[in-house]
Amino acid sequence: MRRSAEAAQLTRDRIVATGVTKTSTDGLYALTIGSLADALGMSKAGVVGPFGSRAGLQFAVLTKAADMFIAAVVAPSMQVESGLPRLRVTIDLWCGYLDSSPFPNGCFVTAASCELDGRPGELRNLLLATVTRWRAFLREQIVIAQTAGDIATTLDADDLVTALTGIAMSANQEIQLLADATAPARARRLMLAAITR
Amino acid sequence: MRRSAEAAQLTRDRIVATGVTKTSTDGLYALTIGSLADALGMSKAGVVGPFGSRAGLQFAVLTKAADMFIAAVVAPSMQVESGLPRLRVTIDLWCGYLDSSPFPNGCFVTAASCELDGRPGELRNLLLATVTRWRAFLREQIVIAQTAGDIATTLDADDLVTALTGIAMSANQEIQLLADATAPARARRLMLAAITR
DNA sequence: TCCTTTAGCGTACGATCGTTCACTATCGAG
DNA sequence: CTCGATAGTGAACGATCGTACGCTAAAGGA
Repeated sequence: MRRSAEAAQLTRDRIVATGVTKTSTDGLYALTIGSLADALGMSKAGVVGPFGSRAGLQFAVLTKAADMFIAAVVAPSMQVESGLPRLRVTIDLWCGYLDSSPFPNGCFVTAASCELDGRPGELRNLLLATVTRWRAFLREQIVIAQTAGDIATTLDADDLVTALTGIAMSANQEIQLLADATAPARARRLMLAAITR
Repeated sequence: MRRSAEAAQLTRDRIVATGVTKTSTDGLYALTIGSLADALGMSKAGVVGPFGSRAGLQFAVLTKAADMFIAAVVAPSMQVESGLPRLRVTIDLWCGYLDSSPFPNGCFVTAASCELDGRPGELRNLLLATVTRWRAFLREQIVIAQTAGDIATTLDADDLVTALTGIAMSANQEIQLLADATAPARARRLMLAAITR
């Protein structure tokens, strides 16, 4: 049973990975079982089986995308000390993620936020938790840096979180829609300027 | 012929208005002829007829939404002189639009940007033109204000455009996804701070 | 080696998708 | 009043949607 269970897990991962790629360009609600089955060379039943339903598949895809964001931007920053050093590393990783993300069509979380913000349900709840944790992480590093005297306490932490996430969102639009190659560097410069003011 | 043509125009407007509302929550690609027909109490053929096809309907909806954004945020600002005065009025209108927009689910343009940025076609072209004109308008007012000595020339105009649009996008997420009622006021304060630095 | 479990396939279901077409009813022009 | 134009209806089409069910084949435990 173990060997086959491992194989099933690999299949599951393959389905989710392809689903994340398709969702990145078309959105979570355009993720259809049939097109995913075609892309994978599998039957529809084989694709949806491990997840029970299309909703389960969407949930797995969003979970995976959130994990990928954390793995790309947050996790590596944990190797440097908290506060300003970690914040600076995070900004570098963040802008690198915006420039050439693991998703073909820009920031998955931002796209999901626009797609899901008006559609109550488990998908929205999962996204809300992800965004809330991400913003809390940023805020925490800012406050630690302020306590250490590395960021001016005249700046409001919530204001900085809004400014930083905003710069990222605007840069994402400049990269994905406006095809502005200078956007990632500008975003990095603006983010660093925002916290060193 | 005139009377009936007017009636046809009213029907067209009614279809587009309902389509804009539905699209605001579900997205352009979830705008379905059947559901729109149900919402309007019309037949599917009657809904899609005036637009030739679903693609034509989507185009009309996006056009209308862009017009509504311009009418809400840009047009009224034309009554004050260009440069800093017009920019300040625009910021007020912009934050008011984010707070209680004519769309039920937040900034239509931002949502469309995320939905369309990876899908080449006429819809994307229309959106790209809209966003480009909007950013050019902001930049123009900034440059005029700088020429008049009302905004420091040490600030880069493109940087300011990125910062302002970013604040708006972040505030949009805070309002729509995070249900943060303080977001509009913070956005206004941050925008004004950005240009008076 | 046999037996149970299960990963994944193939098929079928009803519903809905976008589009087309014949038709009706209404309205303005003559 | 009559007639041509047209806004909108209703039915039908092939395709695709998500889901369910029976099946096959392979794999692990006995």
